[in-house]
Amino acid sequence: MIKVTLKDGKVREYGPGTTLETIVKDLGPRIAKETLAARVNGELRDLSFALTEDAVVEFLTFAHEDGQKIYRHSTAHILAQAVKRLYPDAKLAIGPAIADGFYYDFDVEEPFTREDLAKIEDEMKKIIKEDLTFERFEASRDEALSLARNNGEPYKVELIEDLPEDAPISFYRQGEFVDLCAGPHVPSTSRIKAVKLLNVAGAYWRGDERNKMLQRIYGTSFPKQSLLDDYLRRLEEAKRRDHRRLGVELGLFGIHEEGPGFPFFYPKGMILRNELERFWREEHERAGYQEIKTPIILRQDLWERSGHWDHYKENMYFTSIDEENYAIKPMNCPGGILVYKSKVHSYRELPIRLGELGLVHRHELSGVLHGLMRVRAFTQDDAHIFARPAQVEDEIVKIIDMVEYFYRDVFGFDYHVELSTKPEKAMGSDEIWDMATNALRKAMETKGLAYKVNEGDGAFYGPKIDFHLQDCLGRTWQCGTIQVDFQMPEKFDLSYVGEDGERHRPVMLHRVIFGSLERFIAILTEHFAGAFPVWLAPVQVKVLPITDRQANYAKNIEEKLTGAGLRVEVDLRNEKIGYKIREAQVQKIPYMLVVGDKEVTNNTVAVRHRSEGDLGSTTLDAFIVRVTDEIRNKTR
RNA sequence: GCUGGUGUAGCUCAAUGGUAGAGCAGCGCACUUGUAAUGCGCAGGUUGCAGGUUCAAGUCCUGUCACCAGCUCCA
Repeated sequence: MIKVTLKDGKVREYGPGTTLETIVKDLGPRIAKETLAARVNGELRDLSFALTEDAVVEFLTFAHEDGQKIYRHSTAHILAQAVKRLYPDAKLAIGPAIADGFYYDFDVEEPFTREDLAKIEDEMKKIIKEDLTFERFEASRDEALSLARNNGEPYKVELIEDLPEDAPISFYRQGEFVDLCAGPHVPSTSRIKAVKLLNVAGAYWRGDERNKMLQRIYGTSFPKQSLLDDYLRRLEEAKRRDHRRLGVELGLFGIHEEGPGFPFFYPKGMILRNELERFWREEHERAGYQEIKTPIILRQDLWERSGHWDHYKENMYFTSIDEENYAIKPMNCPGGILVYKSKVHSYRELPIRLGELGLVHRHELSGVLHGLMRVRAFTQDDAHIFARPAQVEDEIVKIIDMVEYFYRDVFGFDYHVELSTKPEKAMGSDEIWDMATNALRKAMETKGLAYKVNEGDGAFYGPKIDFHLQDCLGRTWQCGTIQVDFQMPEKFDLSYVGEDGERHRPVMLHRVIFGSLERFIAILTEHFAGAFPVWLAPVQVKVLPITDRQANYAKNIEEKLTGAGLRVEVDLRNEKIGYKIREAQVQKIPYMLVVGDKEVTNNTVAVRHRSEGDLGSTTLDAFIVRVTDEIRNKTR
C-alpha cells in the first residue's frame, strides 16, 4: 500500500497504481466534482495520474490559482481545437493561461473578424458538449518532431527543437485534436462551463517584432455562467474608472488631436498636480535634497558625450538654433551633471542629492500612446544623487524607504518590484555592471523586498529597480525607479576631493518616486476612481444653498472656508437641492454643505459626505476642524 | 512601428446610397425648492481630413490623421 498525505494532514492508504481520480472520488462527490487537477509532491498532475509511491497530494479546484490556470489553459486547447475544425489551415503557436483568462496564437492567412470569433465560440461550446477526455501521452524527441511535422505545425516543430535534450515531451489529445503541451489539464472538455472570447489582436511570434505577426485570440472561462457575468460586469465597471474618461468628466486633463502624446492639464488637474508637487517638495527637503531646474534644450554634443546619441537617438527630438544642433532632453541627467560640475566638491558634501521636476520629451511609437500613462512629454520627479561608493547602498535603502512611504503609506497602492539587468546595448564592462547590480540587490535584501528579475531590461548606463503600479484593468505601469550609474561619472569626468586630497570618482544614482507626474496622476485617478482624498481634491467643499434666500449666508461660508485655506465652490443657481447634490456627487467633491433656512437660523451647516451621505448639522468651525484634520493627515 | 477595430454636436449614441437626429451638457424663461436629474423653449454639425465612384455619399472605394485593444518598446 502507498500512503497519501492530504492537505489537511490526514493520511490515507491506497494500492499502488491508484489514480488521483479514484482517490478524489473516495473523498466525496462534492470535492470530486470541483477538483480539476492535483499537485503531487509539488508537481502538477492530471487526475488520471496513477500513484506509484507515497505522496503528498493537494487537489486543486478553481479556487486555487493553479486550478484557474489549468482551467483556462484547457479552455485554450478547446479554442485551438475549434479553430482547427473551422480553419484547418491555421497553424498553432502557443496558448497559455494569463491573469484573467487565456489566449492562443494562430498563424492564419486572413485575420479573424468579430463574426469569426462568434463562430469559434459556438464551436467551442460544441466541443464542450462532446465531453472529450484530455488524454496525456509522452513521445520521444523524434516521435514528437514527426508528429508535429505530420500535423503541419511548423511552430510546434520549432518549440520541440528548442526543448532541452533530456526534457520529457508530452502531448494532450482531446477527440481528433492533439497539441504539444506540458499539462496538466482538466479531465474532460465538459468541465468548462462558461466561456467567452473577448478580442483578437496581432502578436509577434515569440514576441519578436522581426518575426511574423500571428493572430492572438483572447478569452476567458469560468466554472459558472454567473462568475463569467460578474467578471464581464467588473470589466465594464473598471472602464468607468479609466483616467482618460474621468480626466474629461472631472475637468482634470485631456489630450487633443492637435498634440498626440502631449497632454493638457486643465485648472482642476493643475490643483491636483500642484498639491502633489508641494508634497513632493516637502518630503524631499526633509530627506536632504536640493532642488534644481535644468534647460529643456541643450546642445547636441552634450548628448553625444553622455551616450544618449549612441543609445537613445531614436527616442529623441532635435532642433537647430543659429545653425547649431540642439536636442530636446529625453532625460534630466546630463543637466544635473552640469550642475554638479559647476564647482569642486569635497567628500564632506557627499552625498549630494539634486532633485528636479524635469520636463522631458521622448519620441514614443504612435501605437503605444495611452492617455496620461504613456505620453511623449512628461515631467519626471527626478533626482541625481552623487555619492561616495561606500554611501551607495545606504542611499538606495533611503530611496526605497521614500517610495514605500509614498506608495504604501500615503496613497495606499499595491505595487511590485522588478530588478532589471544589463541590456545588450549597454555602456561599460560586465564587472562594473555586476557591482552596480549587486548594490541594488543588497539594498533590497536589507529591506527584505521581494522582487522579480528582468534580464537585460536595464537602462543603457546602469541596472535599475522599478516599482510597478496597476491601472483600472490590472495592467501594470512602471513608476518609481532607482538606477545605479558608474558610466556618466566616467563620461563626464566627475570628481570630488577626498580626505587624502586626491580626486575621486563619485557614483551616480538616478531615481524617481512618482516616475512621471502624468503617469502617476493617471494611476491616482484610476485608483481613487476620481474620488481623491480631500488633500488632493480640486474642490474640497461645495456650498449648496437651498433657495436664493440663503445666498448671502452661503457666500459668507465660502469666504470663511477660503480663509481657512480650503478650496470651495458655491452653487447659487436656482435649482432643486437634489440637482445640486447630484452634480456635486458626480464631480466627486468630498464635502457638500447644504444650507437652508434652518441652518441660517441656527448658524450651522448641514454636512454631506460624498460616500458617507448626510452627516447632520454642525457649526462651521467644527466642520473646518474636521476637514483640515483630514487634509493634514492626508486621510484616504 | 505592426495587426485588427473605431471616428457623426462639448459628452453618450441614432440615421436601406435619397432633406443629419435624440438624450445629457450649454443658453433663455418660469418654478424658490431639504440630501443623486423641475418644466418649457433656444441654439448647437463642412459627419476627423483629402481624394474618388455615383444623378445622389455620414453610408461604397483609396489615401491620410487620431483614437481603442493587443504586440513590440518604456516613466
